[in-house]
Amino acid sequence: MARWEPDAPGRLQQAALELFAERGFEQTTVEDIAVRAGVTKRTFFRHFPDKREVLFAGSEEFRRFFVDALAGAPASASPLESVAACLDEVSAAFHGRREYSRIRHRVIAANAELYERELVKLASVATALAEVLRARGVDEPAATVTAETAVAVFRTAFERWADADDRDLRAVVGEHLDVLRAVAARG
Amino acid sequence: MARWEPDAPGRLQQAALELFAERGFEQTTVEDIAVRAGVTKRTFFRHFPDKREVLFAGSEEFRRFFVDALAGAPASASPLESVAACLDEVSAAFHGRREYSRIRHRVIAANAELYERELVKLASVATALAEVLRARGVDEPAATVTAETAVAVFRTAFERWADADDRDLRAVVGEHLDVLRAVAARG
DNA sequence: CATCTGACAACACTTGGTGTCATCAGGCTA
DNA sequence: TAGCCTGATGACACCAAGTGTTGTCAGATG
Repeated sequence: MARWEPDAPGRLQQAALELFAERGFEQTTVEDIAVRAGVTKRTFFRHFPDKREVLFAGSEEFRRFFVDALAGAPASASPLESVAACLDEVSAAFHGRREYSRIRHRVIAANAELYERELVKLASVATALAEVLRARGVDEPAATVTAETAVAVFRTAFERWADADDRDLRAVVGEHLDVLRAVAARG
Repeated sequence: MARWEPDAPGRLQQAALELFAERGFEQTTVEDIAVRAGVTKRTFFRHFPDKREVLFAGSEEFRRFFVDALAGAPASASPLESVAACLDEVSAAFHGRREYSRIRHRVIAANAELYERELVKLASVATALAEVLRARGVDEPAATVTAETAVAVFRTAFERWADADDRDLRAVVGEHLDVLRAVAARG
């Protein structure tokens, strides 16, 4: 017989998302999360470096997903075409996760500290994408500008989608990319 | 005779920037900052809501500066032209502050928590700019996409300028805007 | 069977952040 | 002059986030 219930990190993530959604981030102590998951506060910090990070455990894979999608774009594509393909592939992956994404985004949007962390995670995605673009032969500052713009478009589209827009995320991202092209063409 | 030395907030900001630059953000306690400024820890938190905010006291005026600059752009300008004019005006204001800007940026870039706060402040600038664009008749999602892109360009240029580029900030921002136009035109 | 390992509890500690009350210089009013 | 009010501060107690350290034991390893 196992000495402890398996998957403590998973139980902590589940408990944290529930509690944050129920009473809010600040009204939830790490002790509360730990108790609901059946462990101690100390064990929480063995699995997550801080209270916020429990909501961002998948961000490493998330970044890698972006990177792989961009790296897989056709070599003949222009910088914007390649990041557009990347965003399209990433967006498609959110197809079945609509409800979870919205709950999570609502929790994050409701708390400034969580929103800070979200922005940092997306900034690290942009940094990684810029690196891929450079490896694909794009010079600076075009690589960084393109990557940052792409992430800004994705974030803008994602927030609209999570907040109100009932279309598929792919459609919203595609529309926002078209808007970017139109805005740039007129200025 | 005054009971206390005047301008406690200013002394705290000065002390904090010095200490963060000397030993780093995490190696500096609020107590350290307060002692150097000649007050108590409690007084620090009377002037700043948290330890990080002592480096972001001017961000309200910063945002207003952006907003006023955008609001003052010619009504005939396209969205991108108007934010370009806004960024140019803001960039010009950094002319004499090069050394201070670089020290402050180095401190912020060296610590993840401070960088988080910086991103949130810039995100609030983007939100404010989008509102101005909507007031100028730009529809969604073009207003948000344009504002977020503008801030992304500014941040990218600012970081390059603070890190290495010896030109004037205006020149770097202008170059990055041109790069954005070129990238968008090819994709 | 003996040992090692990894995940956890228990506990003490530092630091960020808050609530509360006392203090007192300078301004205001009588 | 005397008395009162105000605002910025110190002093102190407190909670919660996060860390270092030690002990424990189920299961794997030999």
